[in-house]
Amino acid sequence: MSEAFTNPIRPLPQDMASRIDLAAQVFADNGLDATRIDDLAKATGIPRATLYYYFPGKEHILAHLLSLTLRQMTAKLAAAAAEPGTGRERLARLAREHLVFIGAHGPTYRLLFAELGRAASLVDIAAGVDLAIVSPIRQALRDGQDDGSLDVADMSAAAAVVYGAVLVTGMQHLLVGGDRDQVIMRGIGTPIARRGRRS
Amino acid sequence: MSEAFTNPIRPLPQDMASRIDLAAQVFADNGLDATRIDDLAKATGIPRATLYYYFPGKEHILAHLLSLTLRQMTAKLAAAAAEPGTGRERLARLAREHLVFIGAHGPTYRLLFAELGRAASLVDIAAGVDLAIVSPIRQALRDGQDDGSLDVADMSAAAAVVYGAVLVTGMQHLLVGGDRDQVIMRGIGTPIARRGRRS
DNA sequence: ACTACCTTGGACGTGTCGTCCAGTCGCGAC
DNA sequence: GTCGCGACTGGACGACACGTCCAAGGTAGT
Repeated sequence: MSEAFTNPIRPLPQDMASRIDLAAQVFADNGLDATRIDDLAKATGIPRATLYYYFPGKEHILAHLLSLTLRQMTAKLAAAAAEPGTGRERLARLAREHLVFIGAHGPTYRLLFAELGRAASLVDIAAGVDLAIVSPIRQALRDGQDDGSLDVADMSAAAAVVYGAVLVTGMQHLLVGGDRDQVIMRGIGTPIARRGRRS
Repeated sequence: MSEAFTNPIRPLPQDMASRIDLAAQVFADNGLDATRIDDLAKATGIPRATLYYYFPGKEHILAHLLSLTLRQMTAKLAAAAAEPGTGRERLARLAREHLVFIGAHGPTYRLLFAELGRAASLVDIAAGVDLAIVSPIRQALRDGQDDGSLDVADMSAAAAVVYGAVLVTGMQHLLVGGDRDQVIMRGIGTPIARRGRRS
């Protein structure tokens, strides 16, 4: 993520930094466009002129919030990936951590993807997503291949598959609830050639 | 999809119906918000006033286009699902058809998800996606369970996983290209308990 | 006290939206 | 042929949000 864009124009004072978080809810409720700067000003208690003093525009406020979330996610998943175990076990942990994170940051996470299309044009959030999510997955797959716990032909393709599986599962959780992440690791096998070991 | 929203206010004459398709490219290039009504008017050759005569606003034009695409996809996937074979084979066919469709309708498909967040608030595109994509998958899984070609514990969860896997794989294809849909059906097994049969 | 930066209210110009309406056109009815 | 009606369209309009600008008031360091 290029700092020039994901961060405010000027160093954000502490009291602003904490209050700007309140904007997340507004964005989450309304989406990027339906959110007016005045709404953000009202929600955060930071006057409009001050917001413009620190940010070039509302997309940048959103980008700032998203990059914060992304940074948290990167840390969480990196930690999950760092723990010992086979590649397969680490992959499972990653999936679970990821789902937990989605559950914990529901609105922001949804926003991350709902608005990714446009926000990404200002910020390379896509790169951040790759760094935070896909690359740990890829690494776990690679390790699993090496230590024999997984059998992966094409790392990138497999990583995309895993990512998609977790992402959509997480999104579904956000909407309906329920807990069923076992499917991801358990797979859809033939009844005979089952290979247990879930989550 | 509730017809009241996904369709224009009035029956759209033939010549309009064909020309409105040209709006897809504009939307695809700029996204929903960056697209101005005047751009659409210019691109389609339909005057602004006439666009408003038929549609309440630009979101509805987009929704109209998306629902067309969705309808095509429903047909394609339904056809794929209708062909004979085990549940497992049908599932593979669905995945492949889906990827083919993504490849064929790249820009529109990307739009479908980029703008789904907002468009969905006006139109129940989410329901359309479910009808077109998830529900055939679910059915194939169910059939596979019944005929013994698959082993699925939770249909809905598994369907979400399959959907996510295909979706993200397709999106990746849109961005980088390449052909690697085998992963989806082949799975990420242990080297020993392989169960062949790909795509 | 002076200087430099932070902070804010409020006015402003700009662009797009969606509405409105009056006028034109094509066509079937009489 | 001309009347009536709905389709269609150009152009003007008011509303609203954006982002800019500035001047006044604070605050802090020297």
